[in-house]
Amino acid sequence: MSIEFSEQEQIRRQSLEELYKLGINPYPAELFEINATATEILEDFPSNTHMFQDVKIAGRIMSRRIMGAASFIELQDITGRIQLYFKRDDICPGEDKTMYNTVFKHLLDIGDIIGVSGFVFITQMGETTIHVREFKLLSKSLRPLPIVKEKDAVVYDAFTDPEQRYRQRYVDLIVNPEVRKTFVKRAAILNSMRQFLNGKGYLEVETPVLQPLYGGAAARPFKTHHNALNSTLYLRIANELYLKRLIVGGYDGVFEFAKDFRNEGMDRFHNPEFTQMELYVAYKDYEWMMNLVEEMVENVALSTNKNTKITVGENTIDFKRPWKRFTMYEAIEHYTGIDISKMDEKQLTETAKKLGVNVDDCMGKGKLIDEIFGETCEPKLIQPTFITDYPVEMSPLAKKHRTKEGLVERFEAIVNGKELCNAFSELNDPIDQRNRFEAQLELGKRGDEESMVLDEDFLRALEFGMPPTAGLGIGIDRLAMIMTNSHSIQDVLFFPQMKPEIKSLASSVDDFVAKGIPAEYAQLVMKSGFTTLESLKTATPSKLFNDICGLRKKMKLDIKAPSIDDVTTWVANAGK
RNA sequence: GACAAUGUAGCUCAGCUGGUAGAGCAUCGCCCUUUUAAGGCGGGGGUCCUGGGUUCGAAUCCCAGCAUUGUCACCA
Repeated sequence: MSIEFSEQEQIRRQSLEELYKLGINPYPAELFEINATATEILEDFPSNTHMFQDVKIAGRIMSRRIMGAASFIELQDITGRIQLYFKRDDICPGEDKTMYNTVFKHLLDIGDIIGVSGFVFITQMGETTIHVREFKLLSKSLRPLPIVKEKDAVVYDAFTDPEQRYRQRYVDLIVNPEVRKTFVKRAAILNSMRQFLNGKGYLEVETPVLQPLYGGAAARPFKTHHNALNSTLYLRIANELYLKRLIVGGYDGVFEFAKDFRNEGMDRFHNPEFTQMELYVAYKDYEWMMNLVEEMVENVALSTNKNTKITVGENTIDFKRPWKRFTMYEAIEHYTGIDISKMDEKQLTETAKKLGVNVDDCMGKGKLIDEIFGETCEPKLIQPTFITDYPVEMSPLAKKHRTKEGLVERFEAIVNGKELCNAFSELNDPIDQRNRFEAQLELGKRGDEESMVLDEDFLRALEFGMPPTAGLGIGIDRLAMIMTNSHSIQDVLFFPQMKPEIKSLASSVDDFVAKGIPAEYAQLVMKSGFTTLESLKTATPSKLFNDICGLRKKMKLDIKAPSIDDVTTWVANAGK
């Protein structure tokens, strides 16, 4: 048995061998048909004890209580946990007690997946339990699970370390049932929105993730390369410009649940890849879109939580329509008492400084207003609130306001102090759009890494004529965070981005072998503390020899002890 | 990117002003036929994140690095 395994892993691998010797396949190929689930039984049996007298159920062993010839285990399936009762003489009616004494008691472990058949009864302790007649190993688990216990709703030894939870989400999902629920809810959010939009007759579409030009948002992209085309491609930061091309093409409503990628900082609200739902509807404007967002999100709350009121951290957020509406200037005036609507750039800079907002010289008027808003208003907007009418400088894809100079027809919904969605009356004037792109190019030349690039094909599409269109982008991860009361985006993504794990040990065994040390001894050398050739050079051969022999004995390895001369040679060769 | 905290057994964590590591659960052996965060007795298990330094001696003190978490900055 190799030494790279912990004691518990070694024991499980030995169990695996013994199972094979007994003629039991620990990974059988054939299906195991079930006819009940844990929750069904727990809910229905007590009121009708004639049911479930021939149940088949499958799941993972989560705990064991063995008392000689009788045992209880807890089995976990997708619906929950149910207790199983194993009695030796029922499992093994004949003389041969191997299936109970050896297989069940010694070769099965917590974490193994089994299928059982039996009948349901209630123990003296009052717990609904399956009395097992037969069991079958469906998959042997070779790693020990974290053991989480619970009594009276108090959880003991909870598996909470975020790093392990995110890196080994499968373990998190096994031992933390509420995590599974979070992702079920996330799926319900998507379903609810999809149903809502399909119900309105809009078309769900798919557009390229790999794009020769990135556009539709202000963000830095991931860059990649296509070999056959020998050209640079970018992972999309948004799909806006593609969906609008489809509106030009004649669809009157298109939407896409889109994975977008932004090469920027990470924190509890930002993951490099995230999901947005973008929707474009022809012949509509942003006023109309506000009503749709309200209706859709209220709908999501109702279908995922059966209530428009959602508890998020310390707040209770009510998604019941209608939501509060402020123009950006009104919001700033409301929270600071200052009317900035008539101010020029200089006055805005002074106001920003007075309000303690960070400013720098390259900020234009739009950026200043946005900063003031972000600093003084956004965190205070807990209940769903629409903020409308943004400065034109910040919104190169939005249509100029029908009456207000210098503004665009744009809104964001702010919930719990954070942006939830962003929408506008889409700019469909190709001449204006070209000018706005060119203004962005200027920003780019001045060093703004997030400025948009000019998309000539998109302009060509607009030149054919796009109907007046309302567009929306709504952050699915943020919505999921709110609906599931999650503190961090990592809690609503199965596999949040992490730095790669570093594993040095396994990769360097070969280096030792290359220097003439047999593989089985190379592991012992490393276990003795010499994990690199560099360090082995400095080893004292007699000490290393002793350590290796000691380890060999300790690990009960079935290999011959090396000679002191062998070890001396290894140390000498390590330096060559 | 800045600051702070954390990194010890499979898991959750102790480990004081430096003296080469402990607990509970898990695991292994024995006992136990309705138990329940089962119980009793006994055993094993550790590169104290990594690399340097100080010291007679480092899990502990210092420096550097890595990873995670939190706050801020950047960013939707």
